[in-house]
Amino acid sequence: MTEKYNPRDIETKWQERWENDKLYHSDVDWTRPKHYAVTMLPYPSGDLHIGHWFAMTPSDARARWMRMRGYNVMFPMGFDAFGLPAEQAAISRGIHPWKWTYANIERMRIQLRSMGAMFDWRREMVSSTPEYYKWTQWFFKKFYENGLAYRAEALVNWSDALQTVLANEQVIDGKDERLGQPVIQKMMTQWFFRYTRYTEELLKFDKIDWPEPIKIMQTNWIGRSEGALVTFQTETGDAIEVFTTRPDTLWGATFMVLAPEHPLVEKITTDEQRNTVNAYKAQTAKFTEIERTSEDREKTGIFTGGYAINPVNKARIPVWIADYVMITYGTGAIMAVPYGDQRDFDFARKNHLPIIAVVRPEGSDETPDPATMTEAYAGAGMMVNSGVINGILHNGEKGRKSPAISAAIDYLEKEGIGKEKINYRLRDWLISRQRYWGSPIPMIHKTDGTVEALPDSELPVTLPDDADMKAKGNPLANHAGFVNTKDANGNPARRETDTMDTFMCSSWYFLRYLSAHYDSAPFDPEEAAYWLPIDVYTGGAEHATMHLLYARWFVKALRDLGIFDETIEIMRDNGRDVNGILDEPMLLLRNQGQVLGAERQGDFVLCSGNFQGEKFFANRVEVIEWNAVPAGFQGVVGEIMGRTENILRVGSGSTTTLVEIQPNAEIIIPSIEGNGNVNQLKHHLEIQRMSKSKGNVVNPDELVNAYGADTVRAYLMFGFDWQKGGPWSDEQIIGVVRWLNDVWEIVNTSIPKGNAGNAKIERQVERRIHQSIEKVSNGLEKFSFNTCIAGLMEVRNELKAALRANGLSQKAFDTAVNAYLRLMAPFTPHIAEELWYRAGYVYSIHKQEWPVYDAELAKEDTVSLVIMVNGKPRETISIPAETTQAEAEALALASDSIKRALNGTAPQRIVYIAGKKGQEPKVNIVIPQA
RNA sequence: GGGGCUGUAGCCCAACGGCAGAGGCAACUGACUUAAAAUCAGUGUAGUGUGGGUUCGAAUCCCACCAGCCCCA
Repeated sequence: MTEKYNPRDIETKWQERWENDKLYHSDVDWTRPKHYAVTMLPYPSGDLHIGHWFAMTPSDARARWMRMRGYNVMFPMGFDAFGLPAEQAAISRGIHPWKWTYANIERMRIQLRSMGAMFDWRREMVSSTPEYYKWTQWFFKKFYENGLAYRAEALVNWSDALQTVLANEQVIDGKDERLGQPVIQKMMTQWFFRYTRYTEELLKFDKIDWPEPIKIMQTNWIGRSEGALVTFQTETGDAIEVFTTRPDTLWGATFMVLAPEHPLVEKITTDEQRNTVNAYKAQTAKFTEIERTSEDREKTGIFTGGYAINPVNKARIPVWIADYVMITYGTGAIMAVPYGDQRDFDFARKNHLPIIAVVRPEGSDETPDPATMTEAYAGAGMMVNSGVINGILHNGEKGRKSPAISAAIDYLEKEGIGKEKINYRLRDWLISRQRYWGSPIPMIHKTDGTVEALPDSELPVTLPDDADMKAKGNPLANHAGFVNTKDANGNPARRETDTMDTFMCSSWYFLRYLSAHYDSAPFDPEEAAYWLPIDVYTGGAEHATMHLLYARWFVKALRDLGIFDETIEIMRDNGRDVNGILDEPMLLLRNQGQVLGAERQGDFVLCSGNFQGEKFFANRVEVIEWNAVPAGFQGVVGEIMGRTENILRVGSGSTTTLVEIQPNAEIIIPSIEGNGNVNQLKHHLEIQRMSKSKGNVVNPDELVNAYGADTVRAYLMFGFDWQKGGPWSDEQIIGVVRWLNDVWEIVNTSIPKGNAGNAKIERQVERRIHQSIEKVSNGLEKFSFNTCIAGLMEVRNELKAALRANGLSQKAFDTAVNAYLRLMAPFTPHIAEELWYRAGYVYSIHKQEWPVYDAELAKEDTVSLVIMVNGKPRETISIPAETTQAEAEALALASDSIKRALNGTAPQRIVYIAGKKGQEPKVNIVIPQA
């Protein structure tokens, strides 16, 4: 009897051995092909989440597989360590962000090691260390020096009470989350990156293999639209530029709308309207952009009293302001064509503004009457009431593809009142954050109002560790020692107190992995030349339009600033094809889904007590079975839907009652002896994202303690579709436990001496091994980890059956085990190593080659032929694997079911479907349908 | 509000446009057991969210709707 499989005995042992042997150190080696695999780095929130395991361990399995296939694989790990939670911890618990963050990192490093992943820890980077953010600042400077970083005004969430700018997630219902005081929208000067310089290139995806949805989301996010920029003159003599995708409808523009923040509002507003306009502006500041642009909301607006001239027909049109027009989008002004745009239509109807029909719908000889129409007409048709473009067709296409739009653009350009323009929804990247825990921006403000970049020798600008985190406003701005400095000429100057958006840090971390402690440049070009670009990047799809777009922008900017020049030179020297090689940071991207919190029913309770108003005060709460309500019970009965301290929300049918549990109440929970405690009552959990506040977080450490890392790894890969995710449940984990126990037993089996084996069984095992080599390889290739594990379980079933039948010779057994352990190694690295060692093979299994698939050995001897009539299966017959198409068709026609179906007539058509990969051949006989 | 994804057996999930089933959980039957658990050997029960369309053939492709999830603003 061999000892039982006990993961605790082997996992730490091998993890230490691998680390001591530097097994996963990856170094530049131009004689071998490289593979740079990166999985999105975690934020050090305190504890590793089951979601991290779900994201990282399959990525690790794939990296290990590439390694076994002969690639020199680098798979690093680091921490995205700046950000808001650290600052919140500082404020609420008085811990310095630095301390909080590094303590969390320490803990997470240990937890990450328990995964048994092949991380090369020498390459670890932490974005909040001066060693790292020195280079974040250096990049900022490069961008600034090359016109990619600039200052401009932007709308921000401003809290007067806190004297600070807030992130969207810190604003709840228009109030700040700390004090609950009002937050307003305010224009402030902020730092931007010129994201828009690369819009056209960012729309091209031909060099990368990324999921289609991500490409679609990025394309929509960039929001390219073709149209024209048209200049209107106001009666005060100012020009207002508007962008429109429908310049053909310009003759139907009957009013203009400016964003309330538009600089011209002040000037064109007449004295009579000034008070209402100012009141409206103040009101607008209370709403966020979401609220302002929501289509459900009633469109409000105010007439400024001013007028502009429609440049195409010289009509005098009123100028309004309305909050649905955003200053940050386009030019902050629109021409309103109520005939063709629903929003403008609603607005015109409400405010009794004129509507002019400009398109006669396609296929109709009548033009709708603006007086009676009930909704805007945005479709195709012939232009009417439109001066020079009358009679030209708008075919419903966009931009120049529509003859009417094209003619309108030509006219505008000829008359000098407008020009063709491509507009993007994408705005420049606002990187300023008025917060402490981020990388400082290496700029100073001189007394003359200009700004100046610090010399490289003064980088990094470090965060002072004695800033007052609890005071109002930005802790850096309040810190005199930080703020007061000298400019290059020795004159007093003020240091920039904005810090950078953390997306800035995560836009280049994969470059820092190349040489995490290199101190003469952000990365070592020798390393970069070998490893770049990233071959496989894995992470959550929620980063589709932010991180993934920023990272692409970043690399393009670096390329054009010449930062990769030396790298590319070294690449060329080593024979790499450098054409466009660093146009994109990640060649292949795959997204995992999310593991959501499990659904759970709440306890069903009987509450005794009495009502005081709407609320029930309970002096006794008993947890019972759902159907065990005593007859005639007086009180509140139902499922606990939620709980806050001692107040329960008890649901029954569609009604919910608030039940406050009295301090001395009797709480009876059958599974717990004696008087229970409020905290022991379980409330209902929905399937939703895991979070500490919802109480549905699954702790991977507990699972590892209970089952071992290999089991947790394999279960996460097996129990879910990796690219989909799903609600957490550990019901199936027992299946993985049984699998690994079985493998342990199988490999430790001793074959009786001189056992001759059974040729048929041995052949079947060999066939199954080869089929699974293909299945597992394909699964890994396609990130379909669940089918890999399923394939490995199939082999387990085959091996068990073979051993039970005593059908394997020592040689056949050894061959099978040898290949099987190698197939398991990427998924369950510890048990594979242990069993490899016990089977007497040379250390380490992780240095072995991936088994080679042999199609001949995987082939079945006989296959079944499916005979169908009109696509419906009728009969299955067994045929030799080599049967040809003609033979198969003849066999089908000769079969009873076909003879019966044809009943002497000739088939209309015969469709032969060859037996592809694991499938049987089929013959479909098409007969005329009755 | 905009965008994206997913609906297959009681459950988790498979299925290049080709017999709806690979794997697992649960369930059931049998063996072992005084009994149960564990273990072992067996057993497949849905026609693919709904309604149309394309096709010799649709879970798969197209359209509409319903439900759920995620992201952004």
